[in-house]
Amino acid sequence: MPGMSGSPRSTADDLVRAAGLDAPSFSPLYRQIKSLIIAKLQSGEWKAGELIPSELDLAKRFGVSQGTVRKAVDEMAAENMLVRRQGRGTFVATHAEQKVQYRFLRLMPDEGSESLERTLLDCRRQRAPAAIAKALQMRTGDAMVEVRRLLSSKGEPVVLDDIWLPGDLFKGLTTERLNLHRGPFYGLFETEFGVQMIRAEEKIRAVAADAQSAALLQVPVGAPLLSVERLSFTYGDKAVELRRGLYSTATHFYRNELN
Amino acid sequence: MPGMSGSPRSTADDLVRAAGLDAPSFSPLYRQIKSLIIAKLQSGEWKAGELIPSELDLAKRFGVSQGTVRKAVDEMAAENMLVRRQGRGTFVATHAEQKVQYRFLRLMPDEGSESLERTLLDCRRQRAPAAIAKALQMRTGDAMVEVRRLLSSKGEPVVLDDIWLPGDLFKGLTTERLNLHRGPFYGLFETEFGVQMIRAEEKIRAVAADAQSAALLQVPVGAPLLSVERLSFTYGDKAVELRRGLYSTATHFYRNELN
DNA sequence: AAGTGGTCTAGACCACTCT
DNA sequence: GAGTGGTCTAGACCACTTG
Repeated sequence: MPGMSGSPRSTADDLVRAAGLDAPSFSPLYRQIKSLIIAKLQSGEWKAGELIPSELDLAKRFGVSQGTVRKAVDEMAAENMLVRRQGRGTFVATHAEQKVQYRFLRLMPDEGSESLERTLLDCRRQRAPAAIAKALQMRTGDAMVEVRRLLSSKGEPVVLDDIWLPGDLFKGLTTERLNLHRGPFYGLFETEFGVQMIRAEEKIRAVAADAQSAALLQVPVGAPLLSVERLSFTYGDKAVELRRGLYSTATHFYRNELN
Repeated sequence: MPGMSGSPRSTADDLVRAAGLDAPSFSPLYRQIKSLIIAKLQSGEWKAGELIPSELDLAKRFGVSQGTVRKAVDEMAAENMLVRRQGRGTFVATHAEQKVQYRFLRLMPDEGSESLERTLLDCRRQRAPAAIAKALQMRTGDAMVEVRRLLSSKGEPVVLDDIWLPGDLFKGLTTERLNLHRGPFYGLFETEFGVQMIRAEEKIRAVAADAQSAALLQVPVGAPLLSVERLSFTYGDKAVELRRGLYSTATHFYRNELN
């Protein structure tokens, strides 16, 4: 169908409509394909860590050329939603089996590399106060899970995290289940609850340690700490986690790259 | 030359060699084209803010297809080195005439938008101490320019910056020249000294305000401040600026996006 | 109307991985 | 060897900007 610009586009439009998506119909074909792929991820048809169909296969399914699929996948790979591996195929990104664990943690040790030990301090179900409900796009008083944990490097506590999750998405989340699990929470969220964290926004401030935080992080009361407030999103820009980390930056720093 | 994969590649290789670059010869053609474009930027042949030749023009010059030039330009646009404008052309990115001023400053006000006022506190030429020389890839004792300045929002001081620059690159930099200039320093560095900041790395910590910083930022001594150490690079990964900012985060926060 | 970047296609060959 | 993503080409048309 070379030169017939109308035909393949309407085919994809039909697919978009069939999927019940309200993607803007004026968007280029490759973005519509991208939306279709995201829909597959969102529905759980292609799960975290799994191999998705080849570009040629996808092109046939969607009735477009390989180049168009390629451009859609390119964008998603650039956003870390997919991972391409030459000769093997394209995989759904995951926090679980990843080389670099803690994909969203930008804290680096001043010297050497490290492995972090996790200590679970608390896990309870609550009713969401207004501030947290608002951030998580839910109503005040809705069910919510609250987790508190510590990360330590070589026995020294470095990060104190308070984590808030929507109760409906994380129904069976208990202290035992968290303790059984190895590795980052985000891996557990994927495999046990089907919740993929794909993007986050952080607000960073310098704060003084209060009595409780100081005790847990083993620093003097009033010591300067990095406060990192993170709001994480799944597919469709749905907020699914609010996290407030207090980082002790005596032996570590928060690394960022600008361009 | 369709199908003759050897021929166009060797053409570009010749161009790379002719330009005296040691780009790895195994790299794909579009990366070699990218290197050639970067060489044009580095040499000052195409200056910040200027229009570069069209894709078709570049393709003819380099003896490759438009698609290959496109892929090179795509990468550079993704890295904010070039800016594409449909119907107009491709421009060299600039810190000077940009909508979003302070491209590298991630500090946001809690409420509303803002315009920052600049106050120059100091500008002097020094010999570089070991720590700064090392970061800027120069020798201890080499000529260095040191600048201190304050950024304020609605009269309230928010950022205290100490800036260190290699003396040889910034020969005529004086207090008067800095005071004459409107807008971010990076704009001045481009237009007056031909130094383009294209990338930076930041190390962020929480620190306690010392007496001098506290006075300048109008906070109590010991108040927690965000310490942002930024190392900026030009073309060829050459470090050309070290900056240490102290951010008061009572009414502002450092914003970051993760994916 | 002419020129630019943006999208889409089709087909070729290369580089890599696995069986 | 078969299958995958990666590169490169060539040509068409679209969307946007400017003279």
